[in-house]
Amino acid sequence: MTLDIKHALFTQFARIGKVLGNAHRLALIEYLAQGERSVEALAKVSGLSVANTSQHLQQLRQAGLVETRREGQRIHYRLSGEDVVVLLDAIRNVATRHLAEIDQLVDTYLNTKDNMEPVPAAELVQRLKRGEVTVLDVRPEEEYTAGHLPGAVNIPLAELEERLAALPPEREVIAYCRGPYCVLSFDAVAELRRRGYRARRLEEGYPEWRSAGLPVEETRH
Amino acid sequence: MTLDIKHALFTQFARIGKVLGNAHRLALIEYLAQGERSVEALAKVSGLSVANTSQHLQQLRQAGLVETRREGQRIHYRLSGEDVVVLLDAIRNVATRHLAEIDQLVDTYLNTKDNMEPVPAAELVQRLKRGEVTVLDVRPEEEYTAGHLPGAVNIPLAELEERLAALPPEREVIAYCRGPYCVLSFDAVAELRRRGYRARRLEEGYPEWRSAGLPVEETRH
DNA sequence: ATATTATTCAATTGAATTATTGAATACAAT
DNA sequence: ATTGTATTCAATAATTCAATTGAATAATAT
Repeated sequence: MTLDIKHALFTQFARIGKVLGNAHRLALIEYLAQGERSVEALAKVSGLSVANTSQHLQQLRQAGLVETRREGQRIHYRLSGEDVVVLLDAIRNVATRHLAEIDQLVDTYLNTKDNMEPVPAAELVQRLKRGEVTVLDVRPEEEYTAGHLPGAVNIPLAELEERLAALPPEREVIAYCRGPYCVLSFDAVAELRRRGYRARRLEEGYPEWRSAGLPVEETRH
Repeated sequence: MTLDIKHALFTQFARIGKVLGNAHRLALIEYLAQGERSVEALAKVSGLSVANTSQHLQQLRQAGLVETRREGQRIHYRLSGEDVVVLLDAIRNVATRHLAEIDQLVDTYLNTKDNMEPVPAAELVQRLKRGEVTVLDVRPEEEYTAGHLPGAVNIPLAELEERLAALPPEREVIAYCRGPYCVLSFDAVAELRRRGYRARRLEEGYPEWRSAGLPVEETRH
């Protein structure tokens, strides 16, 4: 009796879970967390066909995770709210806390690529004091504005290529994003190295930095 | 190149999502949030066969969401960490914020059952001042200890039947749990009414109460 | 009007998931 | 040893999901 309603409720919740149960859709959400994107752009970065991308996006929309806006002949998708990012982070947290495979993955990744070991927060604090490094925040602008590491430069990943000039080429760059397994900073480091920069990832993300009680800056306006 | 690793990472994250994409498993997690339970007990409350329950639980275990402990001939399952509850809440939040169906569901539920309208926080504050009502916290003891409404009695749902004596029968009972759609308080109210109590749900859950700046108590020891 | 571009729809295929059933373990009690 | 109880495993059928293909919209440009 009351079980019916309860089951119906959980069935609705499960719609959210179901739609999160696919690597491509999670990747799409991650890209969308950087800002609004067209279907074509999303297809390109995710490596999926346009039709397939469109169908995944529609599932996300039916689950209420994304919304659309038409502009001329293209349709722009965006996350439907901040809480979607929170949800993705919650999954990331549980996954990294409980799935040993993830540590392995990151390990093999680090060992494959030439020394891409992340910089621990403590080390960064020291080097910041000596003014040795450029700190790069690759998260979307809104998140940067809400709070960031002291002195960090904000260049969202998508704009990195064109705004490279903002980074002095001789200084090592330490990139960070949302957490230890947020892929944005991986990509940023890869890109910077291609361009000849010395670049490494910060081991922790902004949330960890902040909750460790380390100094942060907030932009007011 | 870097896409392989990224995809592998998201595939791991998707394992979590996939396992959350089923109403029965979400219900199992909800029950487990109340504390350790045997397979048989979980099968009973969820209305599934034992074999089916067992298989769902094993999926949850493979995804790292639950852990087991053997005691004699029965195996007790428990959530593998607090972060699993956080994750479930994140899903609930997104779902209720974006899926209109859920409000409808709850509406029809409320209209079906004789006036089960929830009590808004503001109303409870007034009635608490006049000492009219018993406030009942049906969450697990640990969550109650971490913080609860002022003067609330804690009886986890599973113990409600046996500890009914703790509730004065003539006073109306206002039950609450984690959020507006946490099913624990629905069940509690249903049970109390069966026993002849006047009982209603608090519209908000503890997190909403707290973040509204209303007074809370924390148990220290 | 016609062609072009971006996106969506519909149908198909093969793979994965769910619930059910009955058999198999693993421990406990007699 | 034998029996009973709790849980898991294995096989099956029904359902659902993912990717592909080609056609259909919908706005824009010629």
